[in-house]
Amino acid sequence: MSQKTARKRLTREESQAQTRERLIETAQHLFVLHGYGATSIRDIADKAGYSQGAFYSNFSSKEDVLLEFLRQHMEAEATQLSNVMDSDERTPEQMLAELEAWASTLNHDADWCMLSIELQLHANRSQTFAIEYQKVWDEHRSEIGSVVSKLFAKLGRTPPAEPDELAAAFMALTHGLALQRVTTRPDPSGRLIMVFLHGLIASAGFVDKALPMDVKAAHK
Amino acid sequence: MSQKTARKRLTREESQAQTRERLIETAQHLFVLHGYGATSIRDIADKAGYSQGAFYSNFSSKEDVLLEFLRQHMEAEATQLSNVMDSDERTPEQMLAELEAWASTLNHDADWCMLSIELQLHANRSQTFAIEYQKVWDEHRSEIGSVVSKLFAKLGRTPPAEPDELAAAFMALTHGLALQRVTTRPDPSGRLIMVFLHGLIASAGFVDKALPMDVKAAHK
Amino acid sequence: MSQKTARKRLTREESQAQTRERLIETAQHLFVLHGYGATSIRDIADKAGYSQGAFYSNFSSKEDVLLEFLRQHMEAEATQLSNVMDSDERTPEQMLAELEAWASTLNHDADWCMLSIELQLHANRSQTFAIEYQKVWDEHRSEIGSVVSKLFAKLGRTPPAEPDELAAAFMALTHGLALQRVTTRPDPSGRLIMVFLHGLIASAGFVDKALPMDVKAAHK
Amino acid sequence: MSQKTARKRLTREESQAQTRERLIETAQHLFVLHGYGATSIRDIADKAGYSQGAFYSNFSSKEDVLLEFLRQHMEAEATQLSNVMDSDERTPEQMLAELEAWASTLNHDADWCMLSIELQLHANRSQTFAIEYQKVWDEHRSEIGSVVSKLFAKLGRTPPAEPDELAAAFMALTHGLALQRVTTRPDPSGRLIMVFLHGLIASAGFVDKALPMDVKAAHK
DNA sequence: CATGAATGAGGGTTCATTCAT
DNA sequence: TATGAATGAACCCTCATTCAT
Repeated sequence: MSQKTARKRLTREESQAQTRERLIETAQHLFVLHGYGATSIRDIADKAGYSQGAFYSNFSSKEDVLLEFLRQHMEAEATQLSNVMDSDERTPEQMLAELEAWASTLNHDADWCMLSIELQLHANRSQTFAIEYQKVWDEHRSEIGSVVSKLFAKLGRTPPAEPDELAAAFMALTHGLALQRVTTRPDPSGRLIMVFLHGLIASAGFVDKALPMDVKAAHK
Repeated sequence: MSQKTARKRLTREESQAQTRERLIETAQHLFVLHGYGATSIRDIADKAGYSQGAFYSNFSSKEDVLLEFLRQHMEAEATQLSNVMDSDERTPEQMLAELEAWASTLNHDADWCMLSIELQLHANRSQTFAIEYQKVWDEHRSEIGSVVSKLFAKLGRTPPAEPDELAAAFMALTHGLALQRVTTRPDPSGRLIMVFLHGLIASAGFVDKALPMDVKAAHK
Repeated sequence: MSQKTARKRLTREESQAQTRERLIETAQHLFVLHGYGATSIRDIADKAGYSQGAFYSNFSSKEDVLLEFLRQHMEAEATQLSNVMDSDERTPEQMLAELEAWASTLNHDADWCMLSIELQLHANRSQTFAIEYQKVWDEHRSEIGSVVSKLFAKLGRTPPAEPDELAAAFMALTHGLALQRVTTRPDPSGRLIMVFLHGLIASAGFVDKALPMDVKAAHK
Repeated sequence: MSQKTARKRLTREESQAQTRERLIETAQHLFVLHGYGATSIRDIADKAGYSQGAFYSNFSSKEDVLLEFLRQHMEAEATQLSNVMDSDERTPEQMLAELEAWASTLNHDADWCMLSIELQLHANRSQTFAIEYQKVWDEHRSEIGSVVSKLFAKLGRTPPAEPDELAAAFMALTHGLALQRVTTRPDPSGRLIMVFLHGLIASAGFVDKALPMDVKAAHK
């Protein structure tokens, strides 16, 4: 716990971190490719070039890698969304454009969505996993919710449902569309998401002057 | 188990059909309850009161029951939708009301949706299954598409995307929302689906009525 | 469950019984040779000439074979003891001679004792096993106890402790001595057991005329 | 963990001895608690607060700790028995009382007996261990044997078998009874051991006093 | 057609042990 | 000396599937 030689210690830690990272990456890749259930720890360890024991030196179970992946996933999305989040000084048009850009990103991220679906499925079956999962999910949901909230506030309109719910609905739509993906048809996900968003805006009532504040306040 | 009389042949066929049906029902039930992957053929056979051999006398593999189940699934949905389909003489308001009723049905059918998701996931992994699956799926998609199409026609508006795509999007939304269900929150699926539908209607056709200039501009 | 052809059915059942019996025998052998803990199901199945799955078709777990063995063990001992038990018309001298013969039997049965020790050890660690084990053990204990009781009654003496306790003590002695066995020394077990038995008799008080009945009655 | 001063060498040796001692203690504790087979080196190291590597710096294998433990076991028992051994000036009654006290001690030491049994079992399986074990065992056996010998000498009687054999038999009895211990019955070990000892005394030496004719005849 | 014992491959997991640090 | 990540073999067990009956 103290240093003998800082460099040596670090090398060890680094090597361990590398092993862990490689295992996570391989696990992600295989989970996406074959599904969580169909991926064995043997597969992960073999493909990553380690023994099964190495896996258990780094994770306590298969579920544990899934959780680790979930955490990284969360971080990545948070970063990704902060671009759209940090939009106080933008016009509604700019925000919509950015959202569209983000939506089109999803097109190239179907693998990711598939894994996200697996995560949700697994959460529905494993109590222990569900608890951890719910935390991450709720956080993500409210992040997107706040983007939605800001957008409607900018437009001076009332969202036709709770922003968090709308956020969840958009994620549901994204995941559901990813699931439908086939090679025989071009993926219309991004476009359809925007169509739905424009629909929501179109059906939203205009707020009176006092409301934008409230919305902001409610969102905190 | 009782008669070995002249009616033997008929009885035998009937009994076989019964065996098959019971196995499918049990399989459905267990797939929904524990998922496709977590359900073993032993489980199915045991719970249905037959031997594993009986299973293999009726189905060639686990995937085969899944396919059989898929076919029945399709039939059921077709019947269910024919109510909304047969709507030539109804007013748009009636159609919307019926769609709303149908959407709220989904609330109580999340198990079903979960299995549907499993089916889609499995189709993404198994080539042979994917082919069968795609047929069923496309048919279903175009059925709902035609409902959407009729609805917009009744309203004298132009759908903001291909009806089939919109149908697919609604199914994606439904499935995605089912996946998000947790016991800790009331399920807003039906309501959200209607919010999105009203949004689409609002953004369609008579622009001067519902769609503000700025949004329209952004909509390129 | 009914007969197609009695012979065929029987052949199947027989074959299954054979498999089961072979597995039990092999398990016994290996448990004795290497100990319960050190014997793997793989070992048992391999040595018996079956797959591991065959093992699990016949037993639900490793503990289950141990229990099955225990049951057979019990039956064998019961039969073995019934010779000494059925001794109402014998003289005390005859009973002692038979007990001595029985004790010398133990010499050739050290393997058996070793396994018995393993059983007891395992019962001390597995709650589920302990319950089954205790039943068998108590029965066996009281069987031997009744032999002890009869012997003292015949001799017109009062046992210096409860017959069941004395029985347990003799079994403890037998097991303990089996454990001490080494190839470098001849095994004195049978002889020592008789020495202790004679000691007990020597130290036992004479009963008055009324008592032999009581002892018999108490033993039921 | 604190000093890196001039006394380093000494401190180091001490610290190493401490490590070793703690590992042995922990191992003993866990062996008794869960058995030799069920205790892993990781468990020992973790519980003792060291790494697995530390274990291998002090012992060459799991069997090695067992041997080390055996040596300490031996020392402890030798000390314990020297009280009874050093009994030249005592009366036979005092010796018996002390033996009784010692026997009742065993009641509270069943864990210890269990481990002793494990040791014997392991010796039956491991050649290398058996050799070491036999040395310790024989020494212990003859120590107790000499106590027995002295006791009979004091009483002016002839032991009914070799003192060493009688000693071994008493240890066998003790171990066997420890094995039978269950929570549902009070443990009669100490009492039974004394019953047997009194029996031996009664059957020894002055035949005219204690041994009836018929029994004597049967005793060939 | 139905049975279910048996297969063989593979599942997740544990463990004594090694070795670079 | 002590560390603990990594190994590799073994563990118990489950499963889809086969096949003699």
